[in-house]
Amino acid sequence: MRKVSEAKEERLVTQITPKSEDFSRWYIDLIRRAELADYAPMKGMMVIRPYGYAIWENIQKLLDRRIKATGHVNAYFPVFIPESFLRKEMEHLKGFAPEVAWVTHGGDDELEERLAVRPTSEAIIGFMYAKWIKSWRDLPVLINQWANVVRWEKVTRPFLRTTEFLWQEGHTAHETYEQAQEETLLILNMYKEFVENELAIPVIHGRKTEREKFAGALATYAIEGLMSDGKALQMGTSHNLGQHFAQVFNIRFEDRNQNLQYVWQTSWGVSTRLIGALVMAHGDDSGLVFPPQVAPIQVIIVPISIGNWKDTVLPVALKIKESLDKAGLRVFLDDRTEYTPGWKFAEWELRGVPLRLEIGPRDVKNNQVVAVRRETREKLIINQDNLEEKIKELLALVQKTMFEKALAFQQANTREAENYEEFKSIIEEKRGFIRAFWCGAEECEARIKEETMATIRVIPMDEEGGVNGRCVYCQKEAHTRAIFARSY
RNA sequence: CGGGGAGUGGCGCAGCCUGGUUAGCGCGCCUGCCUUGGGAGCAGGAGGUCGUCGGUUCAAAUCCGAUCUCCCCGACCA
Repeated sequence: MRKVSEAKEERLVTQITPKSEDFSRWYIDLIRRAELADYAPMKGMMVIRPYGYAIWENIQKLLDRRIKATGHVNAYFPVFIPESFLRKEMEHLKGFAPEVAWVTHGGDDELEERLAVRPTSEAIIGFMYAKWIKSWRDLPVLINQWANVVRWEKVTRPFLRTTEFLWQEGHTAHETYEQAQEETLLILNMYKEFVENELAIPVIHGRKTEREKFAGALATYAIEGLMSDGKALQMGTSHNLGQHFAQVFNIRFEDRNQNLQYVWQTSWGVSTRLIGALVMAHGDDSGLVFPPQVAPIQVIIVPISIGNWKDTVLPVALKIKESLDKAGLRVFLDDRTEYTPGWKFAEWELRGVPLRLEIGPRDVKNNQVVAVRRETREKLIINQDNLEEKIKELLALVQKTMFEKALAFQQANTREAENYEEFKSIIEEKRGFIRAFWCGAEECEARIKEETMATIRVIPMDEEGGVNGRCVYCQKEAHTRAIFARSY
């Protein structure tokens, strides 16, 4: 493998708004131009197009494997939830009421009772668990569902916040608080590992404050990623629900000592928002950059069409495609005659394909291919012998490099704030994560949000208690350090 | 949900203020020739009830009202 060219800095794609010029516009342009999604004719709703949906399928495949490996099984619950079920749990309902879509009619007949289109499934699942769980021998119940949910949001953006979205929601029931807590953290760590290793996005994991936690939960934990505009994005949550829903839905079991007890529950989820995170964390002015593990197409082969290329170059390109296919890689051979090679280079860069192989007459003659890495634009010449293994290694390297790049960005944009002046100037001028002491008072948290638009994203796992300092806002004694940021 | 901006062939825009033949331009698309190692060239061609509904007028893309959708900035959230 020989490097023939350094990373190119020039901007080779001009059909999207530059990222530096207008991040929001860049994001929207890119999603539509790369055909990840398109607007549907109803407010806040979108169509996930095949190229975008392929990413979701890859996410599902990689995460589902992990969910099952930890003993969970998949099931499916109804999309409608009777209003009375939601009303049973006022704290929960209050949290979701403004964004619930209601079904009032079946055909022309008005329903006796309105049905909520699920904003999340705790209520219906709680009802069913009450029927299924009788004994400690029935526990734990470890169920996950892949589903769509609807939340009538006021402000929407493709993938980040849409009226309907796809997600997985895990709902478990346990004998003890400790087991529920262990499950909550197991999943939190699974999410972190998944997002970092497969999506190549470093995240900070930690606990949400009371203000920010899920309605009805004892505690909410989350992973937070930093997007390349310096804003934070919540990328997954894991809740310890305690016995709250168990009491409301009367989910009881006879324990090992023959006492009747309420179960301890958890719920957790990640959504199609992760696709938005991929765009915002890795994309550049030339377009998308997908990590190989979830890229719809991992390798794009562009034959260089010169002279009688169909007789000389194309058969070799086809042979290489087949061998990479056989090696289990997602490969596409772009043999379209109506586009020039240069056009194809730009197009597939915009679509974020992590690795491009160019094969021209010179390469055929020399038994080689030219490989170009999307994330560095580095150009390499690779001998065709044992190509599958070399490509696999290269893709692994791309994956690793993408994570390291994102991690370096996150670290460079995580700053300590000793006092409020510092805090404000960082938020105004640099954004990113701010690590600062917090006294624990909701008052301080609220004031900071009001004055700077920054919220506590999480209290990192290792920063809760056991540290000593002074609250960045009120200067009172603090034993907690929190991560603040402006967020999506 | 408040404040601001915008909807005109697939995409990006001009035209609107000051109503008046056939609504233009660039890119894309189609056909042909020629090309193809970083978004080629030439020639010909197709494609638009001007977001939608209503009003004013002899006449509406243009003026008025309503409505839908999108974008940006603020209050709520995977």
